[in-house]
Amino acid sequence: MNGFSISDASRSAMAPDQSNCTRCRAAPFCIPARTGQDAPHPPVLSRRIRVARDTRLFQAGDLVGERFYAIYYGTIKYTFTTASNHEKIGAFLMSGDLLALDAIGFRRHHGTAVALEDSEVCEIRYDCMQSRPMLLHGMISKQIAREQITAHWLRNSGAGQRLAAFLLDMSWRHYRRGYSAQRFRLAMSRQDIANFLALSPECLSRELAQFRQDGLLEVEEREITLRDAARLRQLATDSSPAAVPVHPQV
Amino acid sequence: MNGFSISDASRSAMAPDQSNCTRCRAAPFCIPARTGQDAPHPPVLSRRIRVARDTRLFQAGDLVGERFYAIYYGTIKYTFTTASNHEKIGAFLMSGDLLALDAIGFRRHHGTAVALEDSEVCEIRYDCMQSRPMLLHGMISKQIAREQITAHWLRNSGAGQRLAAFLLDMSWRHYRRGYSAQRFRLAMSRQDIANFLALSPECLSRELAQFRQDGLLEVEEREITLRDAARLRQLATDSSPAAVPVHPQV
DNA sequence: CGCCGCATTGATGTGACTCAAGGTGCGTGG
DNA sequence: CCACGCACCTTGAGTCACATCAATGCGGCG
Repeated sequence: MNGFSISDASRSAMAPDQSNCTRCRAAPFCIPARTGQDAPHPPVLSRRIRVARDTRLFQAGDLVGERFYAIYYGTIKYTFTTASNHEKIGAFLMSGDLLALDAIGFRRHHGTAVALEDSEVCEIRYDCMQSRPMLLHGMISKQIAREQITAHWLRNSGAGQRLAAFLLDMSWRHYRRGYSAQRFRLAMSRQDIANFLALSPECLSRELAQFRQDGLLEVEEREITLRDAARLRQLATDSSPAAVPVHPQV
Repeated sequence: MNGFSISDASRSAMAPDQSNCTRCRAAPFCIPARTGQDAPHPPVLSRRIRVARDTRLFQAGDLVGERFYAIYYGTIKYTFTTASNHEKIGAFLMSGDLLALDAIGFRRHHGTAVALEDSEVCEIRYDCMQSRPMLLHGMISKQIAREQITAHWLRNSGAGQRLAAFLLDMSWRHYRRGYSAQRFRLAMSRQDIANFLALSPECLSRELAQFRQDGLLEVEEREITLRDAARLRQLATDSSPAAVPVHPQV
């Protein structure tokens, strides 16, 4: 379908230089590490896996094997293929985000995970988590809430609303990870954003131009600089039947 | 906002006539009961709660209290209130469906649960589930997958597509519970459906009329009779960037 | 260079929302 | 019993937003 096909990750495992997350430099923004910070033993990660840009970590139909993943660094795109053979993007995952929690109860994966840039993910053995049920349940429950919130604002009526919400979401997620909330680089293409927001790429481009023209932000390629986050938030919130990313938690 | 306000459930607890689900008549279609059917001990339910029509089981902000619910019978509407004070429907829950799993990791509920008809829910104490982690994790993971699938087809582009997908979903869920897949009664109003599908009530009405005119189904009030499910499925699947409820599981 | 993928911009059509006006069934009270 | 009010649903006409089609500019790469 595309000019070049996406290959599978080489799955080169790195030596797990730490058996827990206490010394992990990603811990401050990693959900498993954070959730477990009150617990005596942070979760055990079995290994870290390199996933080069445009390679798959797993794809729909792969056997699950009792493990899930936390993004160490990079960006992962989680996609589903529809009955009419179209790719639909379910989520963009950044460092600390959890991947494949939805597969725990199943033998095979539902979706495909592709790296948008060179990335690394921590593989977490599900059975290692059994001994810390509260930790796992907290993570998993937050994941459900997260899905709901996203699904929520993704149903915002207007194109501008959805885009504004998306940008605020990205801003927040960068901020949470210690980066600037004003200026950040999008790891994904316009097409991917359009796909995720259920817009045509043209419409996305126009809305972005509109925002720029209104002094809400500046755009250089994939580099975004927010100029008026307050008004952006109002845009996302306002109008009639709208929702906005709340981010009360995690 | 409405002519009359929704009151809280009286929370009249029924005597838990069974301490497990083996003798529950809802077990065949109940997720906890089904998921645990291979386990030696089905999950313990602490009590069953009557929720009269138009009363709340809980609302956003309520303290959670380490429990979640499985619908015993009836229909529950799970809603969120947006920043602009509009109600958005997150899900319609039927017998066997799980409610408030998303709240386990939090102190307070995010959404509000209202009964659309006289209903009963089984209250499940979270700590009772700790001893059967596989069971709980299976349920909870399936819940995530469910959210994803729903969010998926809810982003279908066309009004007709979303409506078709919704009707097929309802049909399937009735079928799974031992009722007719062809003929079923919708527990929710047109407004609620429109809200859930992110459509105007007028548009919903028109699409429904169109379907009827095309011989896809018959409509009498809230009674739906599917006449051509195959074509309905094609409608939901076809077109460009569309998804359709798959229902491979549970 | 010339190709290709990506992003933007313009012109045009259409699908869904909005506003507004009838029905229809139901409960209430005369 | 009927009149009435009140949700709820439907139908119609007009408008706007987004998709579609098409053309152009830009950058990387063979």
